[in-house]
Amino acid sequence: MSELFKRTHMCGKLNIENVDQEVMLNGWVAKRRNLGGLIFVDLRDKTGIVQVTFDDKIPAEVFEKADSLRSEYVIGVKGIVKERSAKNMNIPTGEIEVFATDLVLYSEAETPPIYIKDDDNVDENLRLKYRYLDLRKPKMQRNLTFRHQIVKCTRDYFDENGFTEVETPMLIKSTPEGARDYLVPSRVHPGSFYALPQSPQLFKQMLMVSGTDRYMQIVKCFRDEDLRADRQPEFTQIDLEMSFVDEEDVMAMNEGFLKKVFHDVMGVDIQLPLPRLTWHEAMERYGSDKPDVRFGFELHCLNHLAEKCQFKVFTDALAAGGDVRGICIDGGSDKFSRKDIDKLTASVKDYGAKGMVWMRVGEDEINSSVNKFFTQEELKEWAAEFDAKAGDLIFIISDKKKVVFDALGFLRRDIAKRLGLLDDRDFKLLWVTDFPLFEKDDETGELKSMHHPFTQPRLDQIPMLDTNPEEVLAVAYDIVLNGVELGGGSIRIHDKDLQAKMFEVLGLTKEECDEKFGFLIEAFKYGVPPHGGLAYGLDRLVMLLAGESSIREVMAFPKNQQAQCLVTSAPGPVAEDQLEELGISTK
RNA sequence: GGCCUGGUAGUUCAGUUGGUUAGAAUGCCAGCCUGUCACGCUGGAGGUCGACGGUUCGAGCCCGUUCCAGGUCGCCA
Repeated sequence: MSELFKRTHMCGKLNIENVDQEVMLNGWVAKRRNLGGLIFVDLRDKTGIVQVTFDDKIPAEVFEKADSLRSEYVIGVKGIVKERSAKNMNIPTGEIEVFATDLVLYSEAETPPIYIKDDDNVDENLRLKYRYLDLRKPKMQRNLTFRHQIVKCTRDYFDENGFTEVETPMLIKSTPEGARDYLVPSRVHPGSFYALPQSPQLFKQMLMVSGTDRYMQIVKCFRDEDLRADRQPEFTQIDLEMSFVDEEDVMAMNEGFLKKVFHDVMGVDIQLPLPRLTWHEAMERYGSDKPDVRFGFELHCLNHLAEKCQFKVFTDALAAGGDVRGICIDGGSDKFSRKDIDKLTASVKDYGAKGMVWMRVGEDEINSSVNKFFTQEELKEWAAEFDAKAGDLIFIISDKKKVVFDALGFLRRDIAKRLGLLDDRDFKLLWVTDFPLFEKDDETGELKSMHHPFTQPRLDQIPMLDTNPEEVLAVAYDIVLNGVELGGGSIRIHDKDLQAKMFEVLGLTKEECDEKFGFLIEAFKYGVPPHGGLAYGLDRLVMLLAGESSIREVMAFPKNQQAQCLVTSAPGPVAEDQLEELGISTK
């Protein structure tokens, strides 16, 4: 074991103020430049890099030790800070260097399988397997620190506003609504299982019954679904719930939170109140319930023109209850070749669109994929609908409403991306409100909750639960940032009769309700305040503010697309006797 | 489960019409080098071309199957 050089300073914090001080530094060898009689070592810790210099004025054995240093060796250095003769203004510590007087080697290192530098572009799987090395990269350390700052800012804000952070259990009852649960077998009760929480929803509502009044928690949640760049099987929510509030109270509280986060960690002042769109308006204008409003290309409904045309594709779509809608790309005509358009057409097929009509607006005439079905006069009438001018490019899709919205919603964002219109330093927050209470299951045709069955319907629409439940709107709101759903919430039902009505509309029998949510219904018998709340995806928030395109970049040990932890090889097999003890052995 | 893209040196990649011993950069090793900071110079080691099968005189390249990875659709109350 080697002597410990007690650290006096962090590497990245040294500057011209420290000149002539004796310092002790600890860290990793980021780079070694051996010039023969002079050795430079870039020493790295989480704060940054400082140059350590070894020359022939130090004892020979120290110099020899410095000569043997290799990348990622962990060392301690004693030395004197000196102003550099040749300064490097590209790094924060570039005005000074540390002339070493002594050196201790704590541990050697094999050549790392990945580079420890920000722009490495290495295979994702290797990064995840050697995550502890990947995390040495300055950017990753910066992201972890940044995440910490957001978390601290969050706790500070809600603390200042009278919230209490309460931990809710991780081993809970499985209530298989929505996402798949991760199950944990019970040893004490063979054949019975806990579930890991998809969210603390029911517990935070019970905390409102408890009189906790304002609850928040930074909490891990688990969903056993396929992964995406912004979806991991375990992720973190900023979860909150408030008593004696309506939706305006919840939204105002959260606008204050967002303003503080943007101010404190980004130095950005956001204007309040935040813009709002109803769900219906968001779909009509952007084809998405989480619209990216950093750019235009809004959707236009063309049903009134399609009605009077003879083009069978359009008239069939209308006859089947569908829509004809389009978007217009300003000046897009010369930015997309015929080949590009073919690619775009292929990409909307992922969303169920069978095809796509395009129109290039010229000075005198319009060239389109449907020229032989329309006269120039008709085409100009269509273009006028978009206020299109020469050089614009129009795309039109006709299909079921969902397909049209999904495809055009994707297309407008994809085109904006291709045109370089998405500035990740431009933050456009907005609320989407008035979500439908229910949606229809495509396969079964049954109604199911869009949010969850405790979401309050708009009070003036309660009678419609019996007559046309599909049209009932919920007192629910999502907070959206640049096309990403940052969070969502609602005012909850606190009336047990209304709750019973909801279950009835959803087709749940009393037995099913008791089995799944009996404990909550029971709790509500004993005095429940009006309440509502919201939950943010913390990982997504940090991702967007950090300018990253995947939440893996702001999580220490994420899973790969197959939901595996490549560092520890989880999930893995377990011993047969473990299975027997848990009562789930198949032998 | 579907679709797209990819898999060649430790790493990132190139590899022409199927044709000699599969290349580059970087990293690594050795030697030289006192002001480098992407140090430089010289030399060297390093390959089951994801796997299996097929076509062929001959396959990194063509065909088939399969595995793996990323993205995406479905899915995510």
